Amino acid sequence: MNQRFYVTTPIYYVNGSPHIGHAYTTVAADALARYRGLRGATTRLLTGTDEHGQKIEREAAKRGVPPQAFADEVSARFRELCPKLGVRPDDFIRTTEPRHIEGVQKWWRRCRDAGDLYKGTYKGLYCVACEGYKTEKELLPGGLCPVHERPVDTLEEETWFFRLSKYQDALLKLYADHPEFVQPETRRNEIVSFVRSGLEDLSVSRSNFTWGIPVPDDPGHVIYVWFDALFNYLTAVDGTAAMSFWPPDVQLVAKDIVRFHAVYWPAFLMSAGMGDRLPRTIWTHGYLLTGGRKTSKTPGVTAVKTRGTTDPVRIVDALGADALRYYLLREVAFGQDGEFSIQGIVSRARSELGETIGNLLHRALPFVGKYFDGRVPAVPAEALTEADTALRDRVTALVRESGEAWDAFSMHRALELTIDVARAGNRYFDDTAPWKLAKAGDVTRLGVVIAQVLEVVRIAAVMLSPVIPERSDALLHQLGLDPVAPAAGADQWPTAWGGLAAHTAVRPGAPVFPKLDAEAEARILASLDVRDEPLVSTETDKPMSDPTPTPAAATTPAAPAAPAVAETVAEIQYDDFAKVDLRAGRVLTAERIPRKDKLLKLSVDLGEASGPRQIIAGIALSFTPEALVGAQVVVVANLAPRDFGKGLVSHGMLLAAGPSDGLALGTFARDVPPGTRVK
RNA sequence: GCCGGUGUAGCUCAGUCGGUUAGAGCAGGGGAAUCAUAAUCCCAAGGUCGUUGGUUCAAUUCCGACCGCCGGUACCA
Repeated sequence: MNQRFYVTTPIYYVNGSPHIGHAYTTVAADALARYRGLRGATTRLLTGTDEHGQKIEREAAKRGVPPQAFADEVSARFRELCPKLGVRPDDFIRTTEPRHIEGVQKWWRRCRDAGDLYKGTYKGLYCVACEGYKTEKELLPGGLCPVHERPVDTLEEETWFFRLSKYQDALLKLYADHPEFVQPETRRNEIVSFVRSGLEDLSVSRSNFTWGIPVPDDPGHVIYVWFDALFNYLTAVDGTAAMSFWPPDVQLVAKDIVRFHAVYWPAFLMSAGMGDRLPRTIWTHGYLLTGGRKTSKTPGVTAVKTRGTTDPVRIVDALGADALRYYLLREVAFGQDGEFSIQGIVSRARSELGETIGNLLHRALPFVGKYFDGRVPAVPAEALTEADTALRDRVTALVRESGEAWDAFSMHRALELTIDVARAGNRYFDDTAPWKLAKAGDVTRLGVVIAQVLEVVRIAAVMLSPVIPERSDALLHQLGLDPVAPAAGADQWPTAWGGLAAHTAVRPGAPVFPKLDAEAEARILASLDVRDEPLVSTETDKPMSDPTPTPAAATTPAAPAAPAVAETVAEIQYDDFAKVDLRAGRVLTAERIPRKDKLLKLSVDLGEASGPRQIIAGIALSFTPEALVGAQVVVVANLAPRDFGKGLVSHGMLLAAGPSDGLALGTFARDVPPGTRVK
């Protein structure tokens, strides 16, 4: 096991609030650091904020504040999120700090001196309305900007280029020699195939805005974002004692920024003379998805279940950091996408932490008080029965496997095995039936059983400590033990049985994972925007749920989900429902409506002899017209026509769910002929 | 289009380097027990392992095709 462990999160772009995706990456990094610490490593966790770029410059201008002031404000929110989540970074770097600015310029010069930076002309297709470059593939047929549907200009700009093409072979060799460099494997495949397909040199400076690090010796240019941002991992430690941690053992990233980390970053480092000290692993995790369940195989659309807020601060305030941390790492396989829901947090905490682990402790403690004077009973080695040794063997094996899962970044698996430890304890408890031993007066045997169970709890608590540090210490406290205290060089992973010494005075107390009663749970869920929502019209602009994928810790957060509007819809009778004529339809044509950027004009086939209907739907923020043609939709067919002006009359309405910029269309699991009644 | 992945019980997934009864958790059902946060433990699901060809004594597990879904296909931070 490495004696030093350096883990990084991406630095977060300060153009929006922290959301659950940021929390996810940060928590994972913290848990990994704590795990390695428990195993005796000296650890270092780096996070921070990415603060340069045109977007920040503009956003600040919009608010009438200097970019630095704007960045200060948002950066502070990211910094505050850490303690809120129980995360303890060893350093928090900001790209606007002198140490970073000077560092980036130093590394820039290194690359320049290596001959890898040169001045050239960047040619691109520029949309004036977007104020940004487009790639050819993005463009609509006819070379139109996909956003504004207007022609783009070919623009040339003098910029510095990084000679990325030169590193193609070196990168391929890196991936071949060190398959662990990009993980999981599926990401490595993507990266390899991308690099294989050929690398072009990378434009790494800009001259059309100023909010960035000046290019050394060329004041007209600022260093472009990725060259600036990626080097944070190095500038944070370079020239300090912490440089002994270099290179990073693992750099966590979300899948949308793998390429920057797995291609550009090592190329930059190679160029800068750091090719022999590259990061060991770029680990990519997936997205947390929120929002409505996939409709069941039964045709028809019913209520959409909202999964609640995704604001980590609100969640922690309501449920505690440990419940959120546990859920994030337990629920989804690290590296894959997964569903995120508030109910999931509550349910995992209740059943696994409370009912399985917490309850195991609380069913054993009373015996200690009643029969052993509040002290852990002694267990003479010769008193062990087959059941006892079987328990020990089982738990010892689970501890080992769980450690292996941690080492492979499979935290979800590691936690599952941890719960299995407690399950084994519960089973042993039932099999040995200490309450019967007590009644029979077999105090000797009772002592053995209770001591074994308490030891199981102790082991589970230590195993959980990287993930739920606070609650883990609370468990240990009731066992009469001190909090987990990592020490360099000391492997404290509970591979050895017997850490709970005989005669230790236990400290029984309130449940460590108190159970919510139904009322409290309902109140908390409601406070976090969890509820069932009825059918929703696409003409309504009310945000209903948040079915948009939440980019987990991209350096650019998505706009925070608008809080769902609280509303209760009165119960109706079947007859009321039957008044609504829902029909399956198919979109034949779709087009934008000038000056109405939320509306699309659709013609929808409902199988009617009178031909397709015109429907005006407020879904343009979520769908391009092209994406809708051919789509199966659910239409409210007997809705009174509605006039949107200028002859735009809508004869019906589509069903969809979500905020106006992230709608999910109500549709069918398999094709249904147009006109089919939906009920 | 091209490249890659994926499709297993109601839900979320594991698994089979090809071989007697395909697994876990959750939800739902039955039972045991009563120490404990009405917690725990045990039992049951008769699931065409996406469809379809092929290889084989034998395929859900290998190969091909097809269908569905997801991702990648670079300068957006």
